Amino acid sequence: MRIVTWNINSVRLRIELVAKMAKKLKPDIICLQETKCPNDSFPTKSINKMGYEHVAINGIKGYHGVATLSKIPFTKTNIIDYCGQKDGRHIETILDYGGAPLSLHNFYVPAGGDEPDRKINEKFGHKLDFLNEMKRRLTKSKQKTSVQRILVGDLNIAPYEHDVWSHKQLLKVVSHTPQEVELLEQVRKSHNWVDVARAFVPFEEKLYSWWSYRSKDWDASNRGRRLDHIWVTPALEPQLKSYKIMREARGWERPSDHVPVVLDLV
DNA sequence: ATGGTTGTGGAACAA
Repeated sequence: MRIVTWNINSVRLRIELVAKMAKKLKPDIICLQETKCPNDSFPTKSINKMGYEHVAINGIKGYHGVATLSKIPFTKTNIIDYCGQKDGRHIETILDYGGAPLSLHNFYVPAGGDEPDRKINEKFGHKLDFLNEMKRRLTKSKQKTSVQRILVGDLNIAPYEHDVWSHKQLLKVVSHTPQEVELLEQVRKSHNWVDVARAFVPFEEKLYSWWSYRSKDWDASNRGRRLDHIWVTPALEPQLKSYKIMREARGWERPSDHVPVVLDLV
């Protein structure tokens, strides 16, 4: 089974890029973030034509928004509002995998603004609150150990030294500050989640899934960050087959600033 | 330290 996560930065503007990726990678499930599309305007028909009959969406007008597209039917869909805000940052779908339920969480964590200090930047406070709520909720569901779980999405944090182009220069830049990194690690450890990227690629190796629009030549300067993640619970570790970041998609016409991240399970 | 770009929606805000 192949799962792709991708911050598409407007699903309507880039529906052709979704089709292009789907044609090349043929994933069974696609998790999108930043769809920037209200539910009643979601391009469900186009998605169906690509072979994804099952569509779960949590969108709002203008900003944020997540969607999970699947060839495999969902047995259940859950939407949780974090920080008491209906801002389209989470959707959980449950499906059958290997004769047992598989819970798939699709997240879009707040970016957190520019200043890494909640006293002067409430967006950063929101990001920290969101992560704390993730930790609380994911820990709460820990009892049901029989359920296989995958968590994907744009978590807007690059946790490790080689998840950014310059650890030293980004220590005070939101997405790589010690406070966020520590909190994300707490979230990950709360459920013994396995960071799939680092299960396949050594920690010393640079790994990015996002390159800013603001650089002259993203490819040459290569100042990226690994903001997009795939985590699995230990129950799924034996099923891990391969992991890949589709870097080429950053060079497509009118690209998203994020690229697809791919997991293959046996 | 600053400025650099893109999206939505038609100004200002989010990233």
